[in-house]
Amino acid sequence: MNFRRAGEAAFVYVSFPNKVLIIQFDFLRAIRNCKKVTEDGSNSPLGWGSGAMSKTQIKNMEEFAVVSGISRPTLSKYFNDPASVRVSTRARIEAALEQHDYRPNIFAVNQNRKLTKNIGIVVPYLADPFFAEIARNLEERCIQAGYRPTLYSSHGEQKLELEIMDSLRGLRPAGVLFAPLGRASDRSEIEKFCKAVPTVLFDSNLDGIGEAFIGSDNFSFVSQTVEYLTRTGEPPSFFEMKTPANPNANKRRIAYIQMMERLGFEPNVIKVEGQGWAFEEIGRQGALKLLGAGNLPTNAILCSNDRLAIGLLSACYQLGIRVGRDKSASLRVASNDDHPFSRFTCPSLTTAAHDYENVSNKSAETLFQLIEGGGHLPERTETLFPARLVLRDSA
Amino acid sequence: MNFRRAGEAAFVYVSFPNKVLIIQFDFLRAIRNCKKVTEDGSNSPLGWGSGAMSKTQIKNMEEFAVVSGISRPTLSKYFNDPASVRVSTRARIEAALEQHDYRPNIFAVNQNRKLTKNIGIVVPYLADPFFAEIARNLEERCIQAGYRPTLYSSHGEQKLELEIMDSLRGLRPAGVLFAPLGRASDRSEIEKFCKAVPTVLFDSNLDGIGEAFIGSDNFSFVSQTVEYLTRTGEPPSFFEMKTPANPNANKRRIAYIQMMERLGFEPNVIKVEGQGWAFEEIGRQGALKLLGAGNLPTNAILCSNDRLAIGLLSACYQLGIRVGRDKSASLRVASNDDHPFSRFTCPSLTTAAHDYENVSNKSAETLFQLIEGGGHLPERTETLFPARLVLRDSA
DNA sequence: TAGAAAAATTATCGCGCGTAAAATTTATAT
DNA sequence: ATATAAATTTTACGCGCGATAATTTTTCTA
Repeated sequence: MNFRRAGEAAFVYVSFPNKVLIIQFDFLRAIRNCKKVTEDGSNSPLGWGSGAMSKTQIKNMEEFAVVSGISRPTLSKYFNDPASVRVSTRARIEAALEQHDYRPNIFAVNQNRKLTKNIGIVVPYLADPFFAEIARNLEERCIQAGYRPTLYSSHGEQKLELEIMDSLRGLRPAGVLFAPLGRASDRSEIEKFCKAVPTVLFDSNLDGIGEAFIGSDNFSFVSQTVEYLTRTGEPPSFFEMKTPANPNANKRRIAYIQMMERLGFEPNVIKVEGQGWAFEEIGRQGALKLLGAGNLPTNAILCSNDRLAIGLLSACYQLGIRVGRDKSASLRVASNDDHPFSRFTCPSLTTAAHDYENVSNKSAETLFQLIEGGGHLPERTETLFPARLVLRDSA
Repeated sequence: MNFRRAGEAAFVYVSFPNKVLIIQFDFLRAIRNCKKVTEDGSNSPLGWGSGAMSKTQIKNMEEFAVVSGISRPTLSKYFNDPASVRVSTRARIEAALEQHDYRPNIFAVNQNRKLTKNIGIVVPYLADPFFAEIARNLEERCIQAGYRPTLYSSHGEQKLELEIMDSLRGLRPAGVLFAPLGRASDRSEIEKFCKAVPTVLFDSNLDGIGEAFIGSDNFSFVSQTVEYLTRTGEPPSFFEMKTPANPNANKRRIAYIQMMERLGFEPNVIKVEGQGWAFEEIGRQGALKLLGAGNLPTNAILCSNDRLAIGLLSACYQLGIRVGRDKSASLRVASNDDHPFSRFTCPSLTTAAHDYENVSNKSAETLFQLIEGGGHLPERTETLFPARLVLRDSA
């Protein structure tokens, strides 16, 4: 057998005795050409899985009305809101449901209801575990509250964000939880969207757009990290992207400058090149350039966000710059977000943690109020949750 | 102003002069109690955004038939398949569409069509950027092919995986791209599901279930990493979870043992404790225990997957164990997957890369064939793509 | 220009459920 | 027991579109 280094093309390989698979690998036509060997395809003819032990499969509410002995309009009321029918009839319905496992056709329901139970959840970049975690939290809340959430990611692209809004209109959602891209967003289109669909913005604010905003208090993040760094050592420089994707970055820079001045230090903002959402790589390249030159104005760096810090720490390691708070280290690094991976960086990252839990809970709760209020809140509110400083080894 | 260390509770904070937000922070009742100050809520009365410059908003296909001068059945055909009508009428329809921006009601369409254009994409753990990337790739393919993908994450929980299948049945999807949890999956329930809904499994195989499987060739991964490590230094130990979440892990262990024996070395499998999907933490704790004791049988470790390796590298750093291939290092670490973060570990991680692109492309293409074939393929195929060795600094 | 084939039109039904109004039953209070 | 309110049932219609059959129109071929 022949093993080759990465980058080379052809690769032939034979697998285990039982289930043999031969793959002829050709980067150019890999899909069309890959040969396959099959198993015995024992697939029974199509047929929807039988649910409970019902003899005859119920097709619609009419039939279920017959077998349950409840009229269809009452059943309709029940499925709309189980508490809206008398407890005795509710019991009868639920008893019948255990026998026949009927479920209303979601398409027919959505077509006819004035308001669906759909909720759209839109995040700017799902490959960022931070958003994946928030999204999961929001999903769970929505389901618990009896809604049907659908998850969308803009993946850093305006075009996708627009498509998502387009697709969302068609779903006539009861409400939308929307974390915009930020700088890359088409502001006026989002404004239009928010006027048509009850929307709560989160994570990244667009002034005046949407019925409410829930996010983190960027000043709280930066003030804590700056205060900590200055109190325990030299005041930090601020490390960020030249053209940040997110408005939070601007608020963090402003907060940094404000805090430094308040504490009587000279602010020093380091801006690195780079576009898009590959923050780690941008942070890494920027840091290599910066630290490779060797002229660092301070021995402490505060990164605008953890993903930049992850890249920066990677660069430090590569350059042999020891990071941490012990004497052997020449640089301290702190950051903001408490990214899921920040505890596994080398060294582990001191950072200001988002209050994930409260941001998502409050976002969901606000949306529910909005929906119950008929699509409008008495006033547009902005709710910011403060950060929690997490001390680890990097500073 | 008073700054406090992490963990303490109360935190009062006042923000910028213009948009003042006061947040009284109380971990126990944070949500209910947080006070808010509002902006001028200038929200125009509800109304769906006007699309193109149409005078009257078209409500349904009937009305669009009138304004476009095309009969409704023809329009129906067009929206079902634009190529199914004469080019001249197609032009007329599309001209009218630019004037009136009508779009068929998706619920009515789905209710009446025998087959919807819905596609479900199910991944086991979306907070893993690996799956987020694959999911994005699959989404894009589906959209390009004219389908409507919906993304679901089981988040490592069987209960959620079951709920997703339940919810998916109701959507009557044309097909489903399904990456099961693996060990935690309810095998028989997935089997039932796959008999009712045309499904292509990917990433994690369940023998005989689904119409096809597309994944990576685990033997190819491990054989390359083992071969590389042995050729350039000492043969590696194999580092994995005692009870892996995923069947791929078992195949990798078997491949490791097989390769070692083939090369004439004694296999050495290190199994660390831990349940669930927090692989990094499990890897870290396991490595701290293992390396803290100091009795490492080899100076090379091959991790079952990158997320374990990320935890292991973090432990090495903490313990002051230098990892890499230069002389100053005492340990070499390699792994499998090419996780998006593996290039930012310290040191950067040598790993066998998934062929993301081909796995997702082939998965999507197989599903489309399956759908066009009426829900069944002539035979159940398993397609595995080999890995590509990525040499970085850790080994 | 005739004839056949293709496409579009008209007309009508069905999908599964929401919803409204009127008639009937049931629960609660006097 | 009786009056009253509340819940339920009956009846009927509407939602927006897919699908079909029968007819008419258009287009293609010779």
